[in-house]
Formats: sequence, structure tokens, C-alpha cells
Amino acid sequence: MAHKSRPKPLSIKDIARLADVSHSTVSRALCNSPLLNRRTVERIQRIARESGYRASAIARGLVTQKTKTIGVVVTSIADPFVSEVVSGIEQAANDHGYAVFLANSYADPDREVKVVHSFAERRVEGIVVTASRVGTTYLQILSELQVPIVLINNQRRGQFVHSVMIENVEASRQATHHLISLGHTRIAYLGDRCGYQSDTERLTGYRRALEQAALPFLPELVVHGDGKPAGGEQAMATLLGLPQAPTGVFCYNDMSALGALRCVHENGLRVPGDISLIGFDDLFFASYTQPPLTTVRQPRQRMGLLAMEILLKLMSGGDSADTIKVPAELIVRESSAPRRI
Amino acid sequence: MAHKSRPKPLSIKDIARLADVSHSTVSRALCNSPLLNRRTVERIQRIARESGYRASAIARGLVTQKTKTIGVVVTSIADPFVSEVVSGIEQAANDHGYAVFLANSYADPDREVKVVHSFAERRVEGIVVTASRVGTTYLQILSELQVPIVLINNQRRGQFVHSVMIENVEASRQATHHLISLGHTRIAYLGDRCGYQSDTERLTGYRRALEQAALPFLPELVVHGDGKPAGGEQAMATLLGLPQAPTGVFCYNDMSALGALRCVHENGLRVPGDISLIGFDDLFFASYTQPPLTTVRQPRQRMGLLAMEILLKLMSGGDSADTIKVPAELIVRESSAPRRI
DNA sequence: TTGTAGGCGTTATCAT
DNA sequence: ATGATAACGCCTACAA
Repeated sequence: MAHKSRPKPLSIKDIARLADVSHSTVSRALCNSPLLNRRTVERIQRIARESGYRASAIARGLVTQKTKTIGVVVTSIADPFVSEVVSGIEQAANDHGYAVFLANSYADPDREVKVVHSFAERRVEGIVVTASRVGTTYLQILSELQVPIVLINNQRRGQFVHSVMIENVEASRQATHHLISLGHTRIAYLGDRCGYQSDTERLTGYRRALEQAALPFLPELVVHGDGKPAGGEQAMATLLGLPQAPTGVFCYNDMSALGALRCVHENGLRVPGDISLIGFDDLFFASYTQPPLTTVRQPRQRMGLLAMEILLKLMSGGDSADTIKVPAELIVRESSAPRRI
Repeated sequence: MAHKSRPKPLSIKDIARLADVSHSTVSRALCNSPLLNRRTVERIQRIARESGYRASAIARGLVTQKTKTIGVVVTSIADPFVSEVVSGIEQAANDHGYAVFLANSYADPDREVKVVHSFAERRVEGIVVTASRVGTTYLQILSELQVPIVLINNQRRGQFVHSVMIENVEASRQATHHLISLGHTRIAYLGDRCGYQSDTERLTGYRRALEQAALPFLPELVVHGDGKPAGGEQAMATLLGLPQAPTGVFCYNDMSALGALRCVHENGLRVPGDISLIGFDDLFFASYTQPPLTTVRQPRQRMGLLAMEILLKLMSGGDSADTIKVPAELIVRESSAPRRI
């Protein structure tokens, strides 16, 4: 293996030598300092440009104590929901001159903490965590770290933490109410694994809608998947195996709904003919399922952007509201229809 | 807005003071230097731990000239294909102690170049670019930058560049041949926008299969979408408007196929009854479409991992093969069937 | 208008 | 086995 060591990048001193000035003059010239002679500034900038000089953000960060860098922790960037949130964060960050570190936590709290520590060592000025699985432990890390952290749709409660969350309860109530208004009375909730806050909240919204319509809450109509198609498929199978199957199903998310949809089809039933189905998230494929999926839209990019805006405030030493609740929007497509009589 | 300035993080000197030793002793202790007294090492490490000390990777990078950082440029992280590739990169990078900068280029060459420069300033040790739209310009940047760059599925040709690419031609030949072997003779290619290398290569594979089967190449059976469902839908509409519609369609990717599938359904036709459909990528939803989509699988995570492995070699001063061609795999599901007689 | 000197938090090379 | 000292590349008083 031929080890050809790369040449060190040019430093401010190299430019100083080329321009026959001191390195501080170069530094000022590159900042467009008004103190300097206009002509020297231009001359130095030209030399820097032509020699391909790139200032070291590392060195600058060391002296200014500002790295213009944030860290983003995600469960998995391969998740379509997550990747859109990150897209929003990245865009906002970039617009403000911040670079973005990205790391997967794989929903492993230990790893999540490790990643946050790694970010801290790199002296990020702020951190965004999506769907955090870490609970109150965070508070401790927070106080140790002295770095502003914003959570998006965090799955454990925690006070004193800044976060952006979707209005799970109200959105779920609306979705369920939509089914009720279509004449459905046996409505199931196909959830995620228990214990996560968003699952709990969506279940709450579901129950609230039933209450408001004076419909009974039937425990056998609540099943749990895993937030992915496979889990949705299985959970739906359970529902179809019931002595009396539901005619409407509100799913925890679109991924679950995708699995549920297939299960319904494989059992020779039709959506929405036999069963109405509602998802959550409005992922890109929702409008391309057969039939197109009625679902609850989460403004993912916008949520990322909002998180970044909170973070920017926090990073500039300001304070901010503890939690932003973002309203969701019911998107009615063709997987929900009036109950067949 | 209350400006509460954050306390500076502890430095090695602070620990030195706490432990009543010199800062160089602390530095050695934290590296587990064998030179030091075992007990001092443990004592210092304990103090560092208890005081929540985090070494500054910034300062370390400045002196060692190694940042343990790479940059990843993507067209958009919101793209499911891209996000899985990035997932693979991140995993491999993390395993080797590298942190990952992520930036969107939005397929804008200017922006792509800007991002790469920003990475250079942050002194990343290497860069991965997915689906680069930048052509030969790269070569120039490359030589200026002195940073190893690996491309994944780059859309413009360029020599002297390291890249990981899918075996487009052969995979497309196989996919088309699959349709031929099912008895189809009027087979269409529903492509991406012209000019991109992967589109050209997939078209080439398509033509090669026709040739090998001595089927005529009919220009009217080649249409172009935009790599997204909307474009696929439109392009398929064009095909269905033909005096004699094709009975098999090989699509540039799954996203296009998704749109094509809907178009077929909306025209009252059936897949695969009336038309067989094949996609490319094997995105997660491919097995959940109705019917499940026959497609060509790209090992996305693995491609990211491979790119990272090349980069690691390059970064350690080694050399590497210029280009890795990754074989793809035809996944036969239910959207392709024998031609109806 | 420009140059000199000191420091940011590490690692590394000398001494001791 | 430990301590002083000098870099690394930049910014910023303070001097000239």
C-alpha cells in the first residue's frame, strides 16, 4: 500500500508570505476588515483565492469557541419519517451557516448517550434528537453537557427539555371521529409497541373520540404492531380473527397501515368496502397505495425546521418556550368510506 | 431575551489543577499512557470522569491534523434511496471512530461544490458524494482539495475518481430479459430524465436484452419520467395512449413504477394481467404495493459501507481500485407474469 | 494602515 | 514517572 502523505493545507502564514504581509493582515483581509487598505484587501483575497486557500474552521473554532456546528441524533436515518425531519433541520442549519453532524442511535439509549457525548467532544453548539428513547436520564446529561438540546417527538416524558411534538391526541381524535362520522361503530386502534409516548397519546385521542360519540371502548379492538409493515400485518390479522371484526381501523402510522392493508387484501376483503383504514404521517407513498390512504399529515420538514429555530434561539443564549405542539392535518383519501349497511 | 452565557467546558488544565499535576500528565493519563504510574492514571481518570470532563476534539484535531471526520453530500436526505446509503456510510464511519457531516446539495452543482468547500474548511479527512451531478469539474476540485472523495452512483462520467456503482447495464438486461422470457415482445422502457448516466445505462441494458432476443427496438416504447411517481404516472399515460400499448414495462426505478402502477389502475387495466411492471431499487414499499413489485434490488446500505471502506483505505494513504461495480439482484414478485395470449 | 504578541486546548518533544 | 515548553492555525488586543 503506497503511503503518499497528503500535503498540509495552506495556512494563513503561507498566504502572508505570498503577499509579503503579516499573518494578521491576512486574517483581517479575509474578514473584509474595514481597517485595511481596500487595495491590500483585494490583493490578499485574490492571492488566497488563486492559491486555493481554505481557512481552518478547526483553528477558528478553537479561538472563537464557536464551531458553527450542530449534532443530530436519529433512531435511523433510513427511516423515511426521520429522513424528512433531518432534511428540514439540515436546510435551516445550512441557511444559518451551521454544519450538521449526523448519527444513528438505533433506538438504543446507551448508544444515544454515547453519540451525544461524542458530539459534545466535537464541541457542537447544539443538538437535536428525534424520537428519543432516553427518559429522565437526559436531564442529567443536559446539565453536565451545557449544550442546548431540542427533542422532536420524544418518546419519554421529561421536563425542562425543549421539544417539538405533534399534536397526537387531537389529531388521533379527529381521525377516529372521521371514521365515526362515516357511520362506523366498531373501530379498532392498531398501535405501536406499548410504552412510547406517541402511541399512548394516539390511543388517548382514539378513546376520546369514542367517548365523545358515546361509543364503548372495547379492549379487544386495541392491538399492537411494531410501527413497521410486518407488525401492522400481524396486528391486523389478529383483528380479522376476532368473532366480530372492526369495520374501521385507525393505525399508529402509515407503515403499520401498509401492512394492515396487505393483510386485508390477502384475506379477500376490500378497503374501504369491507374495512376503512386510516394511517398517520402521510409518508410519500400514502397517496400511491391502492386505495390511496386516508391519513394524518405530520409536517416533517417543518418540524425539523422548527426544532432548528428553537435551537438557534437557545444557542444565541436566548430562552424559548419549552415545548411546541405542532398541529397535524387529516388528509382524507379513499381508504375510508361510509360503513356498509 | 435573557442572555445567559454558557460556562466554558473544562480543559485539561482544569483537571491538572484538580489533580495537582501538570497538564501534560493529565494528557498522558487520559491516553492510558504506560509511562505513568498506574495509580496516578486511575486517579486522574476518576477526577476527569467525576468532573464531567470532555476532551476537545477541536483542539486535538488542530495539533494531530486528524479530525476523525468525514463529509457526506447527498442530493436530498429525504430520498429513501439516499437515506439508506447514508445509513450504511454512517454505520461504517462510526465503527471506525469517524463522525459524519451531512449536507444536501439538492442536485444543484453549485451548491454541491459549496458544500464540499465547507467540508474542506472543516478539515474532513474524506468525502462521500451520492448521485453527484457534477461532472469533470470535480477533477479540478479534487486536485485543489487534496481530500479523498468517493462517489456513489455518480451521474456523470469522470476519470481518476473513486466510485461505487451499481451494475446498471447487466441488471437492466436481466430485468428486461425476465419480461421477454415471460413471452412479452412489446416491452417499454420508462426512464428518468435523459442525460444521467444511470438512465443511459439502464436503457442500454434494456436494448441489449432486446437485441439478444432479436426483438426490434421501437423508439416509441421509450418514454421518460422524472424518477418520481408523478413522472412515472405521466410517462405511463403516454405509453397507454399508444396505438398499440406495451404488455411489459421496465421502469427506471420503484418511484417511477409506483406512479406507473397507479396510472395502469386508473385506466381500468390490471397488473400483471394486462401489463407487467418492473421497478428498480427494491425500496421498502416494493413488497407492499398491490401487486407486490418485481424489481431490481440495489444493496444500498452495503453500497454505503463499501464507499466508506474505500474511503478509509484512501484516508490512510493507501490507494484503491478506481471503481467498484456492485451487482444487483432481480427480485421477482407478482407484478410480472406471462403475457396473456 | 499594518505588525507583534498572546492565547484557545490539545499533543509531542524535550528535559529532569 | 513527571514537568516545562513548543507547536497546531487562527483571532484579537495592543503597539507602532
